[in-house]
Amino acid sequence: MQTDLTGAGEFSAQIAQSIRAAILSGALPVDGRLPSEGELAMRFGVSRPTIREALKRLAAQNLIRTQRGASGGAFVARPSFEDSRAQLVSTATLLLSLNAVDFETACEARFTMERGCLPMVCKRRTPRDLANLRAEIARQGTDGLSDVDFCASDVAFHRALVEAAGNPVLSWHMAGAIEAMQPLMNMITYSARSRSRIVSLHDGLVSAIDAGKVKAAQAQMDDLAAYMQELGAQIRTARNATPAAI
Amino acid sequence: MQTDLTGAGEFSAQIAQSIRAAILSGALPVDGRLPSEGELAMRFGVSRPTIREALKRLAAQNLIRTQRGASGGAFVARPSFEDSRAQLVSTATLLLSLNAVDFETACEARFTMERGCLPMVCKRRTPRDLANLRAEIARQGTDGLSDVDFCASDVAFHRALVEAAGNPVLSWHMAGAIEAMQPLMNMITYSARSRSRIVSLHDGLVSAIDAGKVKAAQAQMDDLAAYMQELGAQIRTARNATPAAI
DNA sequence: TTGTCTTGTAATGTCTGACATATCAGGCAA
DNA sequence: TTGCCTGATATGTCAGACATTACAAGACAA
Repeated sequence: MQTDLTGAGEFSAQIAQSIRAAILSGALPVDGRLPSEGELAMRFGVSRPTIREALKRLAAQNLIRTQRGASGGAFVARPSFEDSRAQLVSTATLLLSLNAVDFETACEARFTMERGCLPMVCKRRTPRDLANLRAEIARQGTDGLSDVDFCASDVAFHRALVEAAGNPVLSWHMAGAIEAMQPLMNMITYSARSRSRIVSLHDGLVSAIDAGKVKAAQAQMDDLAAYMQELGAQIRTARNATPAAI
Repeated sequence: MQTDLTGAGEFSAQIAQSIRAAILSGALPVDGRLPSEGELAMRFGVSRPTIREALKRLAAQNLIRTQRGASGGAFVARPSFEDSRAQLVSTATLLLSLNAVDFETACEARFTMERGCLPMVCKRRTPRDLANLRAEIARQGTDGLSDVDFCASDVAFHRALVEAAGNPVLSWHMAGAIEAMQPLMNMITYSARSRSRIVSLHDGLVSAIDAGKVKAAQAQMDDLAAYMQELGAQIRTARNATPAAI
């Protein structure tokens, strides 16, 4: 966190990068306090608004948090799993929705990853995990559930599934893959027949997991993936029918 | 992108969130130009510095890019796979390095995901993919390679591996899992014996993939995962020996 | 008519100085 | 001792100004 700023570009970006490097290198410890804005302005030889713009950049990445008051200031933030996950989901969602990634590709990636979790899930699932999964399945069978609510429950089911692997880092990565697809999944219209089909596949999946049968679980997952692809194809045909609605 | 701002918190955060929502909802199309800072200041009823802080927050997330000049301004940016991937890696790296995630957990998550890619890799790998993989293996056998370079080549190898699945979204997610571990892997000291063991496992893995034998590839991957865990245990013992170096 | 130069203009980038507000620490009085 | 008050210090916000950049349109010369 020195005052070089030899690189090109805007000051605020350079300063943000400089502070960021200091944090990552460990020069600024977690929960450590950065110098006040005024002092940073002096050190870097710029004005306070410029420093503030740099700090806002870091705040947007959850690298620092700020506190007002006498003993306030900017502090290096330890990213919580929750915040970090939200950021991951946001990044992934943006990529999928603004970058013309087709449903097919995203769906394939997600189910490939999820399928890979099954051996661990079958080995480690606790009774509580199984109860969570069955609770979501029960909700999915509720009458009068809107498509959005059904989709949300589907996301909750799959999150509970990977949670059963008992590895928080794995859950973190998988949450990105699963939740980022929610906007795409929300475009699907879930008829009563497709819902019952999905619930049935979920049920078979949980049964296989309960019994610890990896291959059976993977087969159910493959069926589910294939069926979701089938439903996804409806989006594509619908979209092709109205090419204006890109 | 209206002028409500009824929520609590700082204006710049609220405004950033407001514009962000407008982008995600599609109200502001990709490559579309936002109003000028002055106009936004008027619309939101705040000053220009406040607007600028909000825009810097969005710029930090690669949501907008700015251009100076007469026809300049802030434009909605389509996040490229590259930028987006860098952001993912950054988030994941931060989580692993600042959140006291142990090597064991991160390693398990990464190899679980990578193992799940193997069926697709075995099905789709092109001759070019195999050549890329073998090129990295060759580099790993080079004499006089530093530990950091060896580790970098290992990362390149695994990235090439998931690339062979032919799914860019999958590659994106996997890159996050693989590259984020680089700092942790850099703490390992790779002896000549461990290098040759790793190279041998990589070689067996590529051979199995070349032959399209999924189970053999998975077995090699499992062996590799177990061996990396073994090497990782060295870190833990070394760290326990010097508990001050948290 | 064409090509180049100049000028104008609108936008971001930055600075200065000030005020508003929140929070803590310490002093002071009941 | 307890509670309130006040000052200090930090961030949050505002207002106005200047610097810098890049494009666009017009002027001028070949």
